[in-house]
Amino acid sequence: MDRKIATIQDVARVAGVSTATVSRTLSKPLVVAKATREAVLAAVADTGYRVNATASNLRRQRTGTVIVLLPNIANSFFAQILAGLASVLTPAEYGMLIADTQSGPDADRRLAHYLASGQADGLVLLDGTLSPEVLAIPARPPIVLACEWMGADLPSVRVENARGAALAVGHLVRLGHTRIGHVTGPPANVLTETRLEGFRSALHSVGLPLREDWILEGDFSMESGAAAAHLWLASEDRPTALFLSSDEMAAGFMGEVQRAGLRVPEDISVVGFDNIEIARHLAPALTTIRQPRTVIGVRAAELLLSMIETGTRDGPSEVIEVELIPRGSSGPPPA
Amino acid sequence: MDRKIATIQDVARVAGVSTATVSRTLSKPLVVAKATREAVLAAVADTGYRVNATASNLRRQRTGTVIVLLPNIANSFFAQILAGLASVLTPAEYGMLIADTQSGPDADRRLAHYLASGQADGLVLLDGTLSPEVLAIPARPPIVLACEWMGADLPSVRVENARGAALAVGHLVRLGHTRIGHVTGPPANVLTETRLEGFRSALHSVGLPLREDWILEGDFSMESGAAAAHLWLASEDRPTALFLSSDEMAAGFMGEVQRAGLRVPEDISVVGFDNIEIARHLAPALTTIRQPRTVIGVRAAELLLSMIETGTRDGPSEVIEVELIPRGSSGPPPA
DNA sequence: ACAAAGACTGCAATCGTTTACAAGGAAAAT
DNA sequence: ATTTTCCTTGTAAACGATTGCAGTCTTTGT
Repeated sequence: MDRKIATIQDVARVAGVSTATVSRTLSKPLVVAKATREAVLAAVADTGYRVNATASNLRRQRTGTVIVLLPNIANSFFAQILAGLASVLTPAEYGMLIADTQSGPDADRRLAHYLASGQADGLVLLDGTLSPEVLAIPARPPIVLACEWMGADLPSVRVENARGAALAVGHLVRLGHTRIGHVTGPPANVLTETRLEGFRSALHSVGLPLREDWILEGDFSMESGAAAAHLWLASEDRPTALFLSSDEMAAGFMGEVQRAGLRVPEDISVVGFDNIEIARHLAPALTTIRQPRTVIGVRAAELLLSMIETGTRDGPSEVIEVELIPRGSSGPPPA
Repeated sequence: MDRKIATIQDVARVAGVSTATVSRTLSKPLVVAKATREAVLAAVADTGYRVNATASNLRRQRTGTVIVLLPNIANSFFAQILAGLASVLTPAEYGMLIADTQSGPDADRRLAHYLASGQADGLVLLDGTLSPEVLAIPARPPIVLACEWMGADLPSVRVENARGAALAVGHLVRLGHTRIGHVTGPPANVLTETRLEGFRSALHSVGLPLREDWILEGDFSMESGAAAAHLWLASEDRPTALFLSSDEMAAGFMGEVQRAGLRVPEDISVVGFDNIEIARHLAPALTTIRQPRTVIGVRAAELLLSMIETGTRDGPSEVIEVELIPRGSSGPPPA
């Protein structure tokens, strides 16, 4: 019996109805008579029938797939957004096609390719470094941004990045710091820009001078945080507090500083961004700006699904709040 | 022109050939005459044609999808295996359907469902806690395990877990430790078992006694590592070294111990398992057992693809080597 | 010069669903 | 009793690609 998978034909035969009726029973049960419906459902149970998604998609001119474009799955930050996306998309019977923009050679081309080929019903972009021009494709599917993106006005789910930076600065100022530095993300990145801008204007609004030599370039990685630590250790005229644009950098920074024999926060206060899981388990625990990553994914998925259903290419943009989480890595400046 | 996506019909018309020839040009270019081929390719370029994967899949009775069943995407460990899988599957034009066994209610049923419904050409299991019985389905697709699994003899990609535990113990013994404890993973887990067993037999083979009260139960999370630290701090008769079944637990443990004012490795040597990225950035850097997670994903994907292509349900199993990475968190026992 | 083999190409069926359209019958309205 | 309307179901045409089979046209062999 179970040799082959049952098709809708088999169900129709067993139930003694047409395939159309079977299909209708499954998609809009309300239009078919009660007796028929029950017979069909019994036949479905009997044969173990499951609708063939491929055939259904072909007929309905959809793909049942959304593409998620991200820089790097291995990064736990994106992994958690993914988890949020999956928790919405999977129950809705959508598959996620994950495309890693870093692994391939030419991210822009790949994106254009995906858009044009109709391989997906929708797209979620987690990478802010792609150029907006590729979106100028006539019949593109709905797109949701789950990050900042300069110059594009697509529906998006954003985080209050500038405000996060301001919270960090405010916290340090309240502790008494006046010499505050910043470690940025990678140059092209939009998060980098927004947080840096937030940092700048926060300093300005409390009347502190902006020391360009206290702004170090990183790339969000722990590695670059450690590198920043070396620069900091080697410099004469150091800041007493540092706001780093990611927790990973903050962790790398703290580790290196501590290995050099200095102490956090006694010698340097450290504030990160993200509230990654390990932040509270570090010694000292890391003061940081919390951004709810799973929520970002959930919201982006919901937004995209509604756009797919209504067939629109526009949608609302949503802003997700951030929050300061003060922990042990920040304290008063050294005397 | 670009209003609608071109179909194979459009290409055929433009090139002045039949759809059959277009299809053949794209799949087996060698059988079509050079002139024809060039004409077709020109028409393809002209129309911007891209094969409709859904239609192709329907006709070829495949899905172009492999399902990856894992406990938790947000866990960076799995995320990195995913990255490995993606790096092989994406170029091969397979999509990954990610199914989170924790998010849904009934993982076993979901797995059986997927297997029976022919929703996928193959399956990668990263979760060792599913029962083997569900696999007894007649026409199931090929499956590859990317973890240990008791009692099932499916093709798999495994890691030398027991040997990893032995390496950890050997390292600590060489440093002079005789009082060595262990923090396990979650009870049901196979990794837990294998590493614990490796730990036991390693202690035995160097003639050290096994103290059951020095074996603490964890669940791989940092949280549980921190909890283990509390137990350790509170106990009278402490081990001088600890092998923890995951780096995350080790990080949680170290953080808590340090916050309590004790020092690593002067007061307690710590060895983890995994070599997660942050391991080398902690202070002190974490001694651990490296297991190449991306490689696990890559190998599993390659194995699965070859099984799909050859249509077999059996394949070789592969074992991936582990390696001890000595760092600052382990040192000689206190005097 | 004719047959056989070979190289290409086209015809048309098929994959499993969905859905517009039409038809049948029963109930309601006239 | 006849016409409308409503409700339910079936017929059959897509959706877009792949591929076995057969046909056409060269080429090669004798």
